[in-house]
Amino acid sequence: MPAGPIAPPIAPLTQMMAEYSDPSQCPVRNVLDQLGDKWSVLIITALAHRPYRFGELKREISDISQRMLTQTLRDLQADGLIERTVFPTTPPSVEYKLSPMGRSFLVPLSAMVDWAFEHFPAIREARQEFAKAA
Amino acid sequence: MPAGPIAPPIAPLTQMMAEYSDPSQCPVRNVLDQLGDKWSVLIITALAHRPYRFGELKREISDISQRMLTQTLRDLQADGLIERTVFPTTPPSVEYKLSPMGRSFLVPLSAMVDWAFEHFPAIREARQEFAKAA
DNA sequence: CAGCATCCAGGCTGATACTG
DNA sequence: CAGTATCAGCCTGGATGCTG
Repeated sequence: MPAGPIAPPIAPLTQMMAEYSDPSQCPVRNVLDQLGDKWSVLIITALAHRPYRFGELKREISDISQRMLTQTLRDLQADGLIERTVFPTTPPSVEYKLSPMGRSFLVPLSAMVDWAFEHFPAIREARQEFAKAA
Repeated sequence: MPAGPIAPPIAPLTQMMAEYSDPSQCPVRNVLDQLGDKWSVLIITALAHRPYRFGELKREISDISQRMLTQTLRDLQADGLIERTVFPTTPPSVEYKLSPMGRSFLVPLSAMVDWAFEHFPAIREARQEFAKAA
C-alpha cells in the first residue's frame, strides 16, 4: 500500500471515521457543524482583530440578522470559543472576545482559508468545465 | 496594536472579510459551504484511503442515503476535488477517487481534524458549564 | 450496480415587533 | 444598547419507487 504524498493526515482522518457513528460524539462533526453554519467563521474572523460590542459586530457583518448574531454568539460562547462580558452601564454594553481556545482555533482556520484562496480559481474553472460538460 | 500570539493567520482572514460581501465570490464561503454539509468530509476522508466504487461508499458510510451520496459526489466532482471514472462493464461500475487538488485539501482538513480532537474535551466541558449556568 | 424523479417533513433563517 | 418572541418561507435532506 503506497503511502502517497500525504500519509500523515490520514491517521486522524481514520480516527474520525471510526468515531463518526454517533454524530453528537464525533469531534469533527461538532466542529464542522459550527464552522459550516453561515456566520460563525465571519464572527470569529472579526473577533480575531479585537473585541467587539454587539452593535459593532452587527454593523461589521452588515447582512447578518440580529437573531442570527445573537444565536451564533451564544453558540460560540457555549462552546467556549468566545467570552462575553457585560458592563452594567446605562445603556448596557456587552463585549465579545475570543477565548484562548478561540484564538487557537485561528490556526487551523487560517490553514483552511489559505487553501481556499489558493485553490479557488481552480475550483471555479472546474465548475465551469463541469457545467459545460453537462 | 499588539500582535498577540497568532499574528500570521489574521492576514488571510482579513482578506476573506474584505471579499465576503458577495458570498458566491468568497472563496472561504465556497469551501466551507461544501465542508459544512453533512457528508463531504466523510466522503473525502474515505477516499483519502483509496478509490471507492459507489456501492462501496454507500456501505462504508452506512447511514448516508443514496440521494445524498449521489448529490455530494457530484458536487465534489464539480469542484474538481474528486474524479469519477466509469467502467462500461455489465453491470456498470463507477470509481471515485481524490484528484490532486482533493488530496491537497487533506492538509488543511487534517489540521481542522487535529484541532477538533485536541479541543473537543474542552468544548464538551464548556457546553456543560454553559448549560449549568443557564 | 449506479443513479434519477418524486414526494414530503423538519430545521434553518430572516423579518418584524416588542422588552429591560 | 442588547437582546427576546413570534411567525412564515425556503431549502436541506430522507424515503420510496423506477430506469439503463
